[in-house]
Amino acid sequence: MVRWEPDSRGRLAQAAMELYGERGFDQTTVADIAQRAGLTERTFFRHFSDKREVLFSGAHALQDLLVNAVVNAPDSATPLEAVSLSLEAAGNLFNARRDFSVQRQRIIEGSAELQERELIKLSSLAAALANALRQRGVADPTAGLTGEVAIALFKISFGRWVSSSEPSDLAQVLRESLEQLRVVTART
Amino acid sequence: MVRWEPDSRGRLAQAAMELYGERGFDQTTVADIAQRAGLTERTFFRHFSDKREVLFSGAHALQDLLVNAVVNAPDSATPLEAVSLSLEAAGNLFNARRDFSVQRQRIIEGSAELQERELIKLSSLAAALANALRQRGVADPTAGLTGEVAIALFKISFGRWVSSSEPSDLAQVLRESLEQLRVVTART
DNA sequence: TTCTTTCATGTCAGTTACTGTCATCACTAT
DNA sequence: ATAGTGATGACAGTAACTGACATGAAAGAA
Repeated sequence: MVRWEPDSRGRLAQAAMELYGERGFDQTTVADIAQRAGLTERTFFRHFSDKREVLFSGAHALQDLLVNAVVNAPDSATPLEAVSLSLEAAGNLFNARRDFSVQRQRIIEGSAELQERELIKLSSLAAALANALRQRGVADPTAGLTGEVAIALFKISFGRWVSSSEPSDLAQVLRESLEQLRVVTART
Repeated sequence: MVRWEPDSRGRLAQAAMELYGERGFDQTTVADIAQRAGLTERTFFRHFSDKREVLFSGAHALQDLLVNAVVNAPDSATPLEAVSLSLEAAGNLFNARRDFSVQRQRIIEGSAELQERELIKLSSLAAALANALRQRGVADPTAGLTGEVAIALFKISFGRWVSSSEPSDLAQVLRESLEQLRVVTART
């Protein structure tokens, strides 16, 4: 006789996503989530450091992907090219989960708290990208600046990709944004 | 006979800054702040929407300054030039309060919660800059992208300015960062 | 003056996100 | 068998907020 149903974490994550989608993040209590998952509040906090983290547990994998792509970019790539290639690689990952991404973004847009968490995760990605560039021998301030610019590109592109009515290719949107950036920064 | 000492809000803000500086943001309770200011917790929340907001109440003025500078930039300025001029104007304001800025930044760096709030304020600034550019007739996605890039420039420059040992001119650091950005994005 | 209204603050009870601590008991290794 | 191990429950506690109502000096109206 099993003492507990399996995959507590997964059940909590699913219950949370459902409730955030149904009534919004702010109108959902951790007690609600735990109850729907058939667990207690305390157990929720054993699996997720806080109520928001449910939506961001994938960030670590994304960071690894981005960092690896930068480190492994061809030696001939400039810093900006390296991070762009990295973002495009991540883009393909998002393409495969567009519906989930759209739903997740809808939830985040409905809560300032969640937006804050999203921004600090992106900021952490910028720092990780800058570090990866330094591993490639890129000096500061170029490394830091390129990391920030990469995240700016990602934010703009992701926003356009998520809100576009026709399903598009995130990698393609990223390339277009990079082109736009080059136009914007070109000397007159 | 006066019923209350004057300037409750100012006393709360000062008590909060002192305590955040002395023991850190996380180790300070709102009850502590209220007590040092000779008021109650409830009154703190009447003046500041939350414990973090004490450090960010100046953001509104900064936004107005930036937006006005963009709107009033010469017609001949490109979008990036317009936001750069705007940032430099803000830079002069920070130059006059360098000690305060350094102290404030030290406090923010000690707390993830405060970093989150800082990032959402910067994100709001990016959106406001983008809107100001649209008022100048700049179309999307250029407006949005330029707003994000401006904030990226500001973050990098501000970080360098705050951590530099010799007092420097933030506007000058901003110009150097812009030059770096142009190098980074130049076609090879 | 006297009466009334305003308004900043106090008081207090309540909700909710989190944390620390200890108990439980199926499962696992010895 | 016996002794852990580890995931979960139970429960008390802290602290950030919020809503509702009370208070009384100050400002204005009568």
